[in-house]
Amino acid sequence: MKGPRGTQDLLPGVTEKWQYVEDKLKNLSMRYNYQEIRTPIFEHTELFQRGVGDTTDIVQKEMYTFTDKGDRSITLRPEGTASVVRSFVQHKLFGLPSQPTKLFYIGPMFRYERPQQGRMRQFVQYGVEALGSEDPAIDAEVMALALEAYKQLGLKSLKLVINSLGDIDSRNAHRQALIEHFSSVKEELCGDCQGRLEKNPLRILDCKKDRNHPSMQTAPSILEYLNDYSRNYFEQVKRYLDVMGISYVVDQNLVRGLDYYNHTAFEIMSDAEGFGAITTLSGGGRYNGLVSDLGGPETPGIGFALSIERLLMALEAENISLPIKESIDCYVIALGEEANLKAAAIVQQLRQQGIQVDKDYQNKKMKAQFKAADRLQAKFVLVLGEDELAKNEVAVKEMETGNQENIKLDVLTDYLISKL
RNA sequence: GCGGUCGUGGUGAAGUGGUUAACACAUCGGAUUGUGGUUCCGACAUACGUGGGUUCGAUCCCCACCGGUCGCCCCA
Repeated sequence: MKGPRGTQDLLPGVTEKWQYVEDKLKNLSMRYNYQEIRTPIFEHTELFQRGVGDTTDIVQKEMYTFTDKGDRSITLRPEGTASVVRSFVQHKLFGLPSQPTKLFYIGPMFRYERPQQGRMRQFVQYGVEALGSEDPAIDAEVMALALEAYKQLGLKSLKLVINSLGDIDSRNAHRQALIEHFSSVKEELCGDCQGRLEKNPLRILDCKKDRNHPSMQTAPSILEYLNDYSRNYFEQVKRYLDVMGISYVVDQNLVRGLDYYNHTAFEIMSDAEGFGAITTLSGGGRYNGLVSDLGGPETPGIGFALSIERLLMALEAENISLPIKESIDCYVIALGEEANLKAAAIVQQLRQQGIQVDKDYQNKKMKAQFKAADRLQAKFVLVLGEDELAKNEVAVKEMETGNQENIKLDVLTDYLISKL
């Protein structure tokens, strides 16, 4: 038996890394005052069709959709924002006194795709959403948080790429201009781009094959199509980033794959070697129309999401090891039946005092028990044989130094606590 | 969804159309009858992804499927 394609089991040895990273992310959220929200991992299919966009690849070909026993169309969530916004609307969080509403989430997402390293069918995203503010400062805050998520773990090869998609009208005007511009040379473009022309003309601009086609140089830029408000908003966002000491690159070709984005769009990429086709660590942007699209009041929003899998890949690419505790406080070695009984009692007592302790459960000989203790990197080994038993004490050996002394059982806990 | 490539014990990794499928690491035992990490010796292992086909005979050749991986599409 194997697990389904594109899924993975996280086993001891790596779950520790996940716990560490998740813990850091939760702490980071608190520092920026984002509170956790937990939404279901499945939703009505319609939510994603309306929220993410009916024409997007995610909705058209990547959703895990099924009909439940009540004949409802259900979809395993492919991303987090739609659910968070749905919940925001359903529970009328816009009515709470403290606005904007700043939320974070962490959990599995599902997309039916051809798996590759860094691209699972079930993967885990951490993301934040700030709803109810159209202040460029909060755009900058979200980007700052996104970068800090990586920096606090020691990552260095990071690049923040930003763009403005403008409002809906600017976007559509630009799109139309692109279609007209490239239509005249359609036959000269690669097959992919011919398909992109109607579907997503913006993507033509960063095609790897047609990069040197002369029409690229003269293609209309989104920035020319921004109206005054959009242009000014983008300028303000950049000013905030500057003031906060955050460096970035403007890429007019940056496109996001979900329909709900407008104005600010950004991605964080890794420069590290050996990252292959996957270079985007996280992405996000503003979605001012989404809340009202999903039945709420006109409410601006911005957010971003990162994948834990890719974050861990980036750590590996930069050779960063996380400070994970691998040792155990104490290991009890018992010799003989009587000693084993007593050992169980001692183990129980020490654990109740908060000391991390384990013992042998395979009837191993002393030498093998010592090896087990070594493997666990036990700081102290307690040896309990007939001699010790008779004297109501236990031999305590500090493994690093090899020093050993006999300790009376009634002061054992205090002794260990003072040493640990 | 498209194209390339790969799939041998717990792990890494040889190899062959034909009797017992190397080797290394790990594991276990012994040298050392109650004290670990080294060394030496020995032992163990549900191993040729699955299903068909070709063949007297397939781990090896062919096909399909499954899974990994790389690239494309797209994305986190």
